[in-house]
Amino acid sequence: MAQVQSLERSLSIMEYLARDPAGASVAQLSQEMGLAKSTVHRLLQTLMARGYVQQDQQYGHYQLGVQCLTLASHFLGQLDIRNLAKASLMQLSKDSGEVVHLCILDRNEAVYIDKVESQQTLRMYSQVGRRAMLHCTGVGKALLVGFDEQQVERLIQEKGLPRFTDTTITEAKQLEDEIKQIRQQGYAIDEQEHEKGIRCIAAPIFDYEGKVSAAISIAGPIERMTKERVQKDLPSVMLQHSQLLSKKLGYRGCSKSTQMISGESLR
Amino acid sequence: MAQVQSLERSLSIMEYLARDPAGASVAQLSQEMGLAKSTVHRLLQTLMARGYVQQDQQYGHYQLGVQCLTLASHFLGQLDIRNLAKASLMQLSKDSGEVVHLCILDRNEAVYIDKVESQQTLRMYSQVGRRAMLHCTGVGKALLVGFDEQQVERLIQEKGLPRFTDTTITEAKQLEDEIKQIRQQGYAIDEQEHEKGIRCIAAPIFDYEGKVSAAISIAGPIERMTKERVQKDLPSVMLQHSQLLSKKLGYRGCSKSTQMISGESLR
DNA sequence: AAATGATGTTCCGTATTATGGAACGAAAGG
DNA sequence: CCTTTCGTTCCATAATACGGAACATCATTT
Repeated sequence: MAQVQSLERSLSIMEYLARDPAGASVAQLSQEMGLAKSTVHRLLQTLMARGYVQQDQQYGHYQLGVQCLTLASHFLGQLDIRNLAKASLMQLSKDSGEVVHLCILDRNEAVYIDKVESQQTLRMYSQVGRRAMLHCTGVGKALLVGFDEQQVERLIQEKGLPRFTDTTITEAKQLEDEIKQIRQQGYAIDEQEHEKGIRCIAAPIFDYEGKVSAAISIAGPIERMTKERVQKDLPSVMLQHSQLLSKKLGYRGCSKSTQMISGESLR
Repeated sequence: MAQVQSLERSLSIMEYLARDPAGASVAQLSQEMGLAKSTVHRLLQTLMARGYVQQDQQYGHYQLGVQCLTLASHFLGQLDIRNLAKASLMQLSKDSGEVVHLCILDRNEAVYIDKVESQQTLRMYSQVGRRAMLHCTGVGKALLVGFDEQQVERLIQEKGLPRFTDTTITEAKQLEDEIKQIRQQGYAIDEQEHEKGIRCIAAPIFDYEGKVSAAISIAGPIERMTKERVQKDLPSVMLQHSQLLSKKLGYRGCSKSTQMISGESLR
């Protein structure tokens, strides 16, 4: 419960700078956060001395610095799941020709921690480090497999179920049912629920405790990702890899909150 | 000059955690940094409450958290050069079939800020956010084009010229000459100078002020990246893209510290 | 099973350290 | 040229971060 004020303020400053790509001025920050200019200035100086913040060369605005990236790179390096999954991601990308993503759960959001680009020129916009809501994305729904009813309820309370397209799930009941189905079949389909024109198939990965530790997905434009393909063709390869990865994490089958499906193990 | 102690300490903690992928304990941190356990604990609590640090679920070790990645993602988003260069990177990757990188300079090191993977199975290990030394890498030497003699001298004093392979440049004079040549021809070749078996070609990108603002490279195993190919075939495409990007940044030709070469502009 | 040691966590009095106001300089805008 | 806004520096104040000690938790040893 004990918190360090100056550190909290510094983090808030960085998060504020993250919001605005153009950066912010001392005055703007001090106003926005209700702090004295001198306080903001001092914190910025310290952050800048270490490279976590830098000053725009033309306008003098303060913005995030390179050290943020360095930390993130080490964070990614320490994620075992990322190394484990790399080969599968490459394989899936090669087989499907579409973008493949790896996500983990953080604070009721999906966070992209790896991706393999499609070779096609028409591509989805995405980026490692980006966050997405759970109810409207393939990876999100796959991650929801690990939630019990209470957790889903809390999620809805906290974030709501905002509509993005006409197929977005916006009812609690609907989401509950969807999760049950995904749990049964082992994969999730995002039917243009977040972005019109993008269809996606995703699957959860379980760890040795039976907890959902990540999710993988294949996504692409509906012209190539046809209903046919997503429902008939892709589920098997998707399950192949999600089960392989779960196995690598020590997953041995059922667990309290999860029933796994048929699917023989592979090679 | 005025620095905030608690913030500095917090950053040091995070940097220490970055060093060890397994994370660290309170005791270890407090010993290593000469702080009271309670102090370290308090800082960690604050960092953890915000998601910049997390506790290993099995062993309780503290390690970097997801928020680091989120910040980095925003940092990358604010880099204009990255968006500008994306198309060129894709094109270069497609044409060459090898890994393509985009780097910027930070504190006398090259920092990878983007890459496009090769489709070949045999691939170099690299990662966005990673750092590399300047004297022994293609991108590094390309970035050095923007250094004057004093800066090179300071670089050598600060970092030295450590040898990685038998072709690594380890003499100041040799480096100076190399830089001059690169400046003339507009591109740099890394002849297995950092990693045995990897050959690479790189080129600097200039901004509207004539300053070097980034570097791009194509790298791959010597079996595919033959001397022939790197010296005859790739320079032209490399220059094409580096000049295009420089143009996009408002570069209009020569400037005090730089002589540009022939090369007509393109479409 | 009891004891030892090492670690993580909480509490609290102290004074170090972060704070914000004011004053100064510099730059921008009218 | 004057006015305003912003960035930076200085300083007295007290709020806040600090570290020691006590407590809790766990693992290992005897």
